[in-house]
Amino acid sequence: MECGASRPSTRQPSPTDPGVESTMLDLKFIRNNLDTVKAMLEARNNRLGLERFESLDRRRLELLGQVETLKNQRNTCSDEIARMKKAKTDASAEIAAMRDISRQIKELDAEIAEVENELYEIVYLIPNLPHESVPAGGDEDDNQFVRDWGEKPKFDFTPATHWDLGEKLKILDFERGAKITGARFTLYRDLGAKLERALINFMLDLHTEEHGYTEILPPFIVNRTTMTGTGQLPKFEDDLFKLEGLDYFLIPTAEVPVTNIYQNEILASSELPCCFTAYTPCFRKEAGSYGRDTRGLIRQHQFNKVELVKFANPDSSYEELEKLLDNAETVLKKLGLHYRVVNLCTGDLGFSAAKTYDIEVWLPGQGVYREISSCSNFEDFQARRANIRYRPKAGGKTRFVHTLNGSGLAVGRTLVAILENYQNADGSITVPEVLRPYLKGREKITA
RNA sequence: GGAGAGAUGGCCGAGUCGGCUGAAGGCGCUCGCCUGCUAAGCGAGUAUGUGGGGAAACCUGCAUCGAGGGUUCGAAUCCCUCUCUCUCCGCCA
Repeated sequence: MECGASRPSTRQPSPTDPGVESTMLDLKFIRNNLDTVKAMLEARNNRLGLERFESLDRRRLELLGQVETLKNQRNTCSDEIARMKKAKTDASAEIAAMRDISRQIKELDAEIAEVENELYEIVYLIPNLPHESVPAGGDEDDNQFVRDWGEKPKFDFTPATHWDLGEKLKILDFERGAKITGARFTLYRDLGAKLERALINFMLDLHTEEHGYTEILPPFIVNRTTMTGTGQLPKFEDDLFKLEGLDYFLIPTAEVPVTNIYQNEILASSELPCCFTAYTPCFRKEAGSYGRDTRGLIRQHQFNKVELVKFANPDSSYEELEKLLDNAETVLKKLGLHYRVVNLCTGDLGFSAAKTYDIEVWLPGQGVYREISSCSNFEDFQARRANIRYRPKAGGKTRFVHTLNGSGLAVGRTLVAILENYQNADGSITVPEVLRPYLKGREKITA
């Protein structure tokens, strides 16, 4: 399924610039819907106040009006001077008057730049507006159950955790991972490494061959503009690994480089929806999660993920979200893993998302459902920041695309689910059938 | 790392000694005409953002020729810095 877009222009935004100045975030919308935005912030438990926004916004419009009048004078007068010069008339009086106008313009422009900088600092911290189908709620307890699939497996013994299984089978080595780097880093060994690799290939093959996605292998390090485009920056810099001495970051998810593929581009409407899948490692500081999920593979600073990303027509983006969710669920179905789907409530919704479904897989060793995929529609939130547009019809006005993405799936957590769900009484693991071709036909992992 | 060349609208590509160039020309696209269909041909239209007027068609202010700064009454055009792309040399998986 070709998702070839118009050739990217050679023009590149500088990594040091905010990158979005050209396309303003929707000041007008915020201005005209202040109450809605305020209510939304409250529903999201976001304490950002908008008083400063209001005064800055007013000030900006005021200054803009002044400076545009002056610039209009400058332009007309400049033409006049040109004409006079051509006619060999003396223009020194006009030139002298222009000198003063130019000085005023310069001062006003500087003040506007100051106001805009502060204004955008605020605007970039405003999260997306939740879709109407998102349930109201304070935290994850208010998430809405959507459906489940399969059943919890029955064991005639007490199922072990994946960290016990993995260590006994010598396929996961937590101690040496910690020795090499530190906490939350794990060494995979032998069939552990092979199983992880098999899962990556299985998922990529499924999405490219059966679901119509185009495979991408993106850079794992991105610049600030890219991180800002998808919404990780400026608010969540503390969660990211930043490269020393450079304004580059390790990606926390493939969503970041893949969504930014079309940063500052205009797509043809015939190219939509445009679907990409990418395997990447993901790097997260997990700041603020001290003491949580310290055992096992669940919460790592580095983990593997196969991501699904879509660029969609705004009119059909919610249908695309359902399809994307179904594509992610298919991975679990084929692996025979019981899961449930929840619709995140307003309080649990991520910063950039308008709507998110989480898929939670059953982990019998721990007796809990754990998030293994998160599928979101960002509507035009990221598209505005990254300036990704499309042309509805040739010649028509450009519009922002809708961007979507979801894990398809988190690979480490999938491996966890396989260990815990496919364990046998003797501590061995039965390999799910769909993975056997990827493991040279092997049916069992034994010590 | 060293040397050089370049960056203009959806794409390609002109912009002379700074002044009706927001930008020639071509391609593509849209609409209309023509043809039995297709192709070709003819005519018209076709950058983006933001503000104002209008029911709308449309009219109109400002900004934008990689980014930022400077010179100037006036900058796509001159100067500086940065980013990216390309070529050559070196190094390297």
